[in-house]
Amino acid sequence: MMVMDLAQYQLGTSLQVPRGAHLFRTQDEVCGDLHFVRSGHLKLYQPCGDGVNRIIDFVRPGDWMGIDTIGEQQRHASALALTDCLIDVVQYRQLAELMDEEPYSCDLFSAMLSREIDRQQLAAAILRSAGACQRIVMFLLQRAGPAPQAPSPEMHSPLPMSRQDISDYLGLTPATVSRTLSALKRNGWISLGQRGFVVLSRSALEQVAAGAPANIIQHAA
Amino acid sequence: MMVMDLAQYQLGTSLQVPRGAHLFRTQDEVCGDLHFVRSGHLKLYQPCGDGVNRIIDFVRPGDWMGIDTIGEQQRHASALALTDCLIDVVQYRQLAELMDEEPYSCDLFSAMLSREIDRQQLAAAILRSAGACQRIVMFLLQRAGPAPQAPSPEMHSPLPMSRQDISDYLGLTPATVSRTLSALKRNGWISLGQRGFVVLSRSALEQVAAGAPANIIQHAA
DNA sequence: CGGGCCCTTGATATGAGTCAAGGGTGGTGG
DNA sequence: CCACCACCCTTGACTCATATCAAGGGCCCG
Repeated sequence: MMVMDLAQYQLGTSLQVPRGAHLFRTQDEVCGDLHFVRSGHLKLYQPCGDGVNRIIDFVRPGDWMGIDTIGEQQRHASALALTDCLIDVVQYRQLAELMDEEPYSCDLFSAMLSREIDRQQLAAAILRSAGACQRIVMFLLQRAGPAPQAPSPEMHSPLPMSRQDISDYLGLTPATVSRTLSALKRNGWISLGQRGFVVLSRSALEQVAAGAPANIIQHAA
Repeated sequence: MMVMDLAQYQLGTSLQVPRGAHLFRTQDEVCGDLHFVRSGHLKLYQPCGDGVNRIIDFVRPGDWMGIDTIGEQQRHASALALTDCLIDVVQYRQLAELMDEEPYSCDLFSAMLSREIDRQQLAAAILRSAGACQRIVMFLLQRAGPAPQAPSPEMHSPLPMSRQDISDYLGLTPATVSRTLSALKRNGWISLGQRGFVVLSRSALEQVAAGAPANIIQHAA
C-alpha cells in the first residue's frame, strides 16, 4: 500500500501535553524538531508586547507544527495546548535521512510544505477581501469539515479556543465575533454552545461564504 | 565555497517575458516546473469572478515562484510581468534528482519553503492587526529593503504595480492608498513618483510601522 | 456557595469604503 | 512631432461597518 502521509513512517517519540501547557515557546532555541498532532487541539501565537497575542493558527489532529522554522535558530511562535494533546516529536534530521533513502518521501515532504504555503496564501486572501460575517462563516465551515453523506446529520464541531482567540485569528474584536455568532444562531443556521457548534443550514452558510450580501444579519430585536 | 542558494546550481533554462505578458495562468495544467526570477518584477494574482483580481504576491528578482503548487495538478494563480523579466525555468524533477544526489541541497530547499511559510504567516498577521497607514508603511519599508550604510543616501525604490494592485494586496481601496501616500509625502517622510519612491525619514516610517499612533496623518489642508 | 473571568449585548465613535468629479500621464495615430 | 484619448491617479463629501467603551449575565472553578 502507498504511504500517503509522512506520519505513517512511525518516526519520532510520543509526548503528552495537558490542557493549558506549552509545547514550546517563542524564546525556545532548539529547532531541530517537528511536531505531529495525534490528538488534541493547540494554538500557535506570538506574544507581541503588552498582553496582546497574535494568533498565528489553530492546530488540529493530523496537522504538523514547526515547519515554518526549519533551519532557523529560534521559534517564531509559542504553542499552547487548548485540550489535552498527544504529540509525536520528530527530529528534522530523521526526516532528512528518510528522504535520503527514499526519494518518494522527499516528494511527500515537499508537497506538504507546498500545501501549507497555499493554505497561508488562502488565509491571507480571505483577510484581504472578506468582511466580518464572511470571515466567521468561512471559519466555521472550515472547522466543521466537509459535508456529511446525505442521510447523516451534521456533527458537533469543537471550538476549544476562546472568543478572544477567534477574534485575534480573524482580525476582528471579541464583540464582533460574539455578535455575529449570535446572529447566525438567531437565523437558525447554527446551534451554539460555549465550546462547540453544529451546522444547521450548510447551504445558507455557504452562500454567505461565497459572498452573498450579509445584510441577512440583523441586530437583536 | 558554500552554495547558499539553489539558483546557483545552474539548473533550468532561461526565458524572457516582456512587460504585460503572462508567465503562466491559473488554468494552465502543467505544474512540474518552478520559476526563478533573474530580473524584473511580476505579480501573482487570482482572477476571481467578475473583473475583481485578488493579488497574492509581488515577485522580485531573486524570488521563486510556483512553490505553492508542488505536486498539484493546476496552478493556483496567474503570473503577469509588470516589467520585462528574465526567468529561469526549473523542472521540479531536476531539483528532486539534485536533492537525491546531494542531501545538503535538500536542506536548502526545505529551508526555502519553510521561510516562505513564515513570510506568508507574517503577511497574514499584518493583515489581521494593522490599520491602513501601518500596512502601507510596512509595505514601503519592505520594498525599500534594509537601511543603507551610514553615509549613503536612501535609494530610489521601484513601484512597478498600479495603485489598484497595491490596494488589493494590502486589503484596502485605491482611494485609501492614494490618500495615505499623499499624506506621507506631505509629512516629508517619502518622495513619490508614479512608479517609484524614496524614503526620506526611515525613523519616522519605522515608528509608524511599529504601531505609533498614526494620527500624525491629517487630511489635506 | 462565592468569585472571577469570559461572553453577550447596547450605545457611540471613527477609520476606511463608496461614489463621484477633476487632472495628470502615457500611449497611439495622424 | 504634436495632438488626442483613455486610463489611472488624486481628492472631496458622505456613508457604513466595525472598533471602542461600558454594563450586565452566566459559566466554571475553587
